Amino acid sequence: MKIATWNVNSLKVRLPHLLDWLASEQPDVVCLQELKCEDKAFPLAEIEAAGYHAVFNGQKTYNGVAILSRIAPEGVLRDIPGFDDPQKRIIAATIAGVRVICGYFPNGQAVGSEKFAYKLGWLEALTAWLAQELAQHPRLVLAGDFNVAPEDRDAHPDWKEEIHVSAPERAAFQALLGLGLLDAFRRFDQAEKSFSWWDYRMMAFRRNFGLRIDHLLVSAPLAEQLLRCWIDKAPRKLERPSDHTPVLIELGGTFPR
DNA sequence: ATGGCCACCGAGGGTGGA
Repeated sequence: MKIATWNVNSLKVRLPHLLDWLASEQPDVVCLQELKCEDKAFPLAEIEAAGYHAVFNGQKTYNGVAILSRIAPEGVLRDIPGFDDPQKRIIAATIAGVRVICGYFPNGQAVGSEKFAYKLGWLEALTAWLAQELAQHPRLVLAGDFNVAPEDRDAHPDWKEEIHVSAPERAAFQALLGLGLLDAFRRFDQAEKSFSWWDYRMMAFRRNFGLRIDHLLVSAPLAEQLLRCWIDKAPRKLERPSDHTPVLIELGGTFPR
């Protein structure tokens, strides 16, 4: 079973890339972020024609998340329960017995800003809710654009901004791990300077001036089934790409349909 | 040295992203 996460930075613009990628990579589950489209504009017909179910939580201009799956999703939940927030950043669904939580974490803009405070508050609410989700669903994956580079090796050495690498953000990431989740990427040997996002400016992709901020965190029972975790840089090389590229895991074993 | 892109909305540039 292959599960992917990809911040597409506008589903409308990236739909051709997405459809090509689904056909070539054949993932079973795909978590998408930054749809930047309302639910009524979601390209459901095209996604279904590609062989996928889709559930989504969209918003005009900003944010928006979706889960695509070959097997029909169950137990769909939108937004963090009890957290009053107009921004559409969370969707969850159970697919073949795996609880999949797709998140587009706040950017935070700058350490100390109002948006930074929102980011930390959002992370706190997410963590509290996730503890409940884990209690109900031992087989769980939290996938998405975390907007946090958890360790120094997850940011290019020349990254000078504090945002995405600050101590409070990294502490919040550790709190998620503290729930019993594992960073799938670090369960395997990986190349140095492995990143999932590169700025559109400064020829950042060519220089590999990036950050690893897109993650799949898995619960312990799922970690035992992990076969691999990798970053697929191919979509980032296309014309008019998203600034993020997909990250995937493959789980071994059989899954109920 | 500085800032360099892209998508959005909407009809100008401003906002946001990371």
